[in-house]
Amino acid sequence: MPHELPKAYEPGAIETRWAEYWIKEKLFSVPTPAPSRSEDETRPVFTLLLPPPNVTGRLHMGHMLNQTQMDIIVRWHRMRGFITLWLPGTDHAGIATQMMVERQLAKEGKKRRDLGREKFIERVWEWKREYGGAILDQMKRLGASVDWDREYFTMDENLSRAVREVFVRLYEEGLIYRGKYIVNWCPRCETAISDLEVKHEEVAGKLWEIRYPVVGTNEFITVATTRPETMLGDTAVAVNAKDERYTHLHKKKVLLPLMKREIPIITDELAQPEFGTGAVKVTPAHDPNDFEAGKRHNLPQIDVMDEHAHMNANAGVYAGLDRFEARKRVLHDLKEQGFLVAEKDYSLALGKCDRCGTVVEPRLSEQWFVKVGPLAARAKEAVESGEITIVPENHRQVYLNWMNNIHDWCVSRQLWWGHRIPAWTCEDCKHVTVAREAPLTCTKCGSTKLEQVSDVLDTWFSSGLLPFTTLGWPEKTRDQAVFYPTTLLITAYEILFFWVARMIMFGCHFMQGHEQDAAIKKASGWGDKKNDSVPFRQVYIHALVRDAERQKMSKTKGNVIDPLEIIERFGTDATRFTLAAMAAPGTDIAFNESRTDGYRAFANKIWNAARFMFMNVDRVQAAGLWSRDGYEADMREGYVGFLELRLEDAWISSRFHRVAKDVNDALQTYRFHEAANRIYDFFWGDLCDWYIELFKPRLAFEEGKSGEAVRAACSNLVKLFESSLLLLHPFMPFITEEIWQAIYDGNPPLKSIALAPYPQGDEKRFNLAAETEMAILQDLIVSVRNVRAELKVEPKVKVPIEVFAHEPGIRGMIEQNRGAVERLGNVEKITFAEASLAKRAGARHTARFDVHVVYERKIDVAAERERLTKELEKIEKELGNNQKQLGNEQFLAKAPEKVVEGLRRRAEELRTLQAKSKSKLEELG
RNA sequence: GGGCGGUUAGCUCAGCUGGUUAGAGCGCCUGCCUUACAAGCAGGAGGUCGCAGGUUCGAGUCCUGCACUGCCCA
Repeated sequence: MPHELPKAYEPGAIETRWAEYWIKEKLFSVPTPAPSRSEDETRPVFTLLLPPPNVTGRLHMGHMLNQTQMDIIVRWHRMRGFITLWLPGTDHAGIATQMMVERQLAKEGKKRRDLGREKFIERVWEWKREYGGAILDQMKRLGASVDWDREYFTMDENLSRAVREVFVRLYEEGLIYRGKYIVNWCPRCETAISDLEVKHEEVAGKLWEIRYPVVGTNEFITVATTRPETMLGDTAVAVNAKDERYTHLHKKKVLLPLMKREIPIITDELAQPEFGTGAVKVTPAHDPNDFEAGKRHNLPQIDVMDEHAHMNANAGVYAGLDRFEARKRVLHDLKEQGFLVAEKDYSLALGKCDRCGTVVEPRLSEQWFVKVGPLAARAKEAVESGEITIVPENHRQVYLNWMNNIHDWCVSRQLWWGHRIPAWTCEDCKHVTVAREAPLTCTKCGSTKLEQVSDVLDTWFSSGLLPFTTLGWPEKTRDQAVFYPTTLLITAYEILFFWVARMIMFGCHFMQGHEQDAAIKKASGWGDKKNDSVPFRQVYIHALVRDAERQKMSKTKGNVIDPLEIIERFGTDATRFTLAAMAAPGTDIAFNESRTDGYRAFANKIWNAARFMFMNVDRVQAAGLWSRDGYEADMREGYVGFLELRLEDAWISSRFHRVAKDVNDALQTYRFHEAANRIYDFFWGDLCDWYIELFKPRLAFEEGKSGEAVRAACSNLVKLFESSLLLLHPFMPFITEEIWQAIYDGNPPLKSIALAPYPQGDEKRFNLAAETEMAILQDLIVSVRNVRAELKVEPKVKVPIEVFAHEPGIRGMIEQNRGAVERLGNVEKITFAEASLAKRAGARHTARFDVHVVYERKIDVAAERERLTKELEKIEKELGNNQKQLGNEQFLAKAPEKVVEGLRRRAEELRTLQAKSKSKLEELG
């Protein structure tokens, strides 16, 4: 059956078709593997957890980079015979999702409190059912080869049960406690948030100096503050005990202006003599440092704001004002009453809510905390000991620094959407009972008047558990024995602390004592690892995708690049390839459309090379000279049966193995850009530009003559092509699938190229001789083209050339490949000279050969002289350096033999070139 | 304030453990619709590797300082 391929590559239709096919055929679903009978039969396992996107999310470039890299690694492992599990899912994203639904309600003129908790949560589920799948559908467009049968959602019943189990266990172990502390409070979201969810922003602010009258004297003590409105809640003024300026005021009191409240002067480290005036106001209910100082001195905590950051009754006449309005009024009044001493420019780091940008208010409230010290110790150890490796390595230090300075984690959120804290308060005795299931009676007083705590848990609390909860924890499952620890985590730097660190803490804690199936562990290459409690063996941190101007993408700047729009225009394959080719570890990607355009051209190139192949194969097959019989069996083994009949065969074979080897090596260390570029250069530069061009004459056949040569040629071409598709497949899954299926006329030996074996690259098949000979041949052809261009020979005119090569082997090689030179150099006839041709006009020389293009046209003597002079200068400069080194005894003594030898050989070449260039320059006069 | 990174062709970036002639894509110039591909083919121009020292037989690569720049943490 002839293959009809459109002339230009059209990714759209092809890509959606194969994406659907892969899902429909469940190609990437992994059932739980049974224990294998023997070690030999044990297949290695590769497990990867997809960092769950927010259920509210839309696919952005960061996701796409992340998923492209994961898919490349996953497809590569699968093709290498690993049992490869890639687990997809979404995150319930507490605040974000709640905001979405609240916005929806606002349009109906309602608030969530109007509905009540239960109704509201129902609405969220409705919303989730309707819109929640969007990002996963977008993932499908990327071709992500995940196991859709194992898709999870963090609010699923089984995962929720695991969350409760974890909470209760931690509570029982004393690693979760409840208490009244200063937390980061977002007045807009009306919830506490963790330290990590606060983003600090340097802003130009003011430092105000306010004087407080000292009681019983006519002295004042001046304090400096950036937040004058909190003075309403001051309960002391602190000075440093060592600060002699204030020694005489120790134990005295001040009268708090505006509030007319007497508060003590205390001595505390909180006051640093060198900062401001050396005296500070102490507001235990509104600043974390003051809170600590307040505890040290038993100070009252006066909260002057409510949950919306409006002043409350404790703020006296300012009650009801917004905190910023209150600041203005307080300053105005202080000034009027003569208490405001100075106003200075000051730069301060303002904490804002990561989610909504509102200025965070330190707020005193009752919250639940995880005591992270003991968890962090083990998490630190796992990385320090190398049980978990982090790539690139510099992030390892960042991680360890963070672990060393970690604070307890506030995990309660005043939201409705999320995992509700499994704790119940007794209305009678106020005792709090923590339990897996709703208790009937208070464990302290036996009362039945129990009410569940209304707070929910931080979303990261549940996502931190995913590596084991998605594998059936707390049950001990076969899945865990096989797939835990997961092999790798690929993620963005931004969530190193939010998620990666917490997974390590939870994994090391809750999976203590876990052992992976020993045979699988060994087969997978982790035999030397001691700790199977870790959530993953390796972490690869990828870069940020920026816009073409290197700006961080943001909605406010309006420079967000929508990956799906790029995909529409260039195709998924080209977009994936762009991200892979630009992903050098540790370097951010400045996403540039022109690159994607270039890789679309690459896809088109592959497409047309395939058309070329099919056209000829069909033609040869129609003549009965070649068929696919006996071909398919070979293909299961990958690159076999390729016959090295001619120089170009030996050469391309060597190149293929070398590139395959390099690609495998590069992927092993996550050098995606290197892998992608190697394949690109091979496919375009070696295969298309040279192999196919050299190969074309071999497809000619005559009626009645033996078809053996053409049969072998066809076979070689198809094998080479298929092997190259296999090599490319993890990077460009769609186009490779399309062409691969076409090679088999839609009746392939496997359901998909994704299941075919990956070329490994065999060093024994490297052929240095063939590569060297081919390089000379290419050099010869390029030289001829070059001279032709310079002589302005009409493109269609064939001209004779003369060649001189003093080494008989090289002359023989050129003779054998004269057809190639004639075709690709547009040469009429080659004759061999017995002496150097370097002096001739219209000639080029190299160390290996001289070539003279026989064409009656005056050359541009001046231009030629300039070119040669420049060339000679370069040669002599290099030769000078070269000789200096070779004359240096230290160099000869210390440099490796290989380097010295290489330099000597180069010296010889340089001398030849120098002589030839010189003689030619003399000839030109 | 503490920590981490970047500075290589006009633009965007590679260059892994120091080793022979620093590469790619895009852009630019010249010529070609050569029956796979004009999303292409052929040829070409273009670099004091931020600056200043140092280590070394040898530095784009290692060290120190400086300049500019980005990010993270407090």
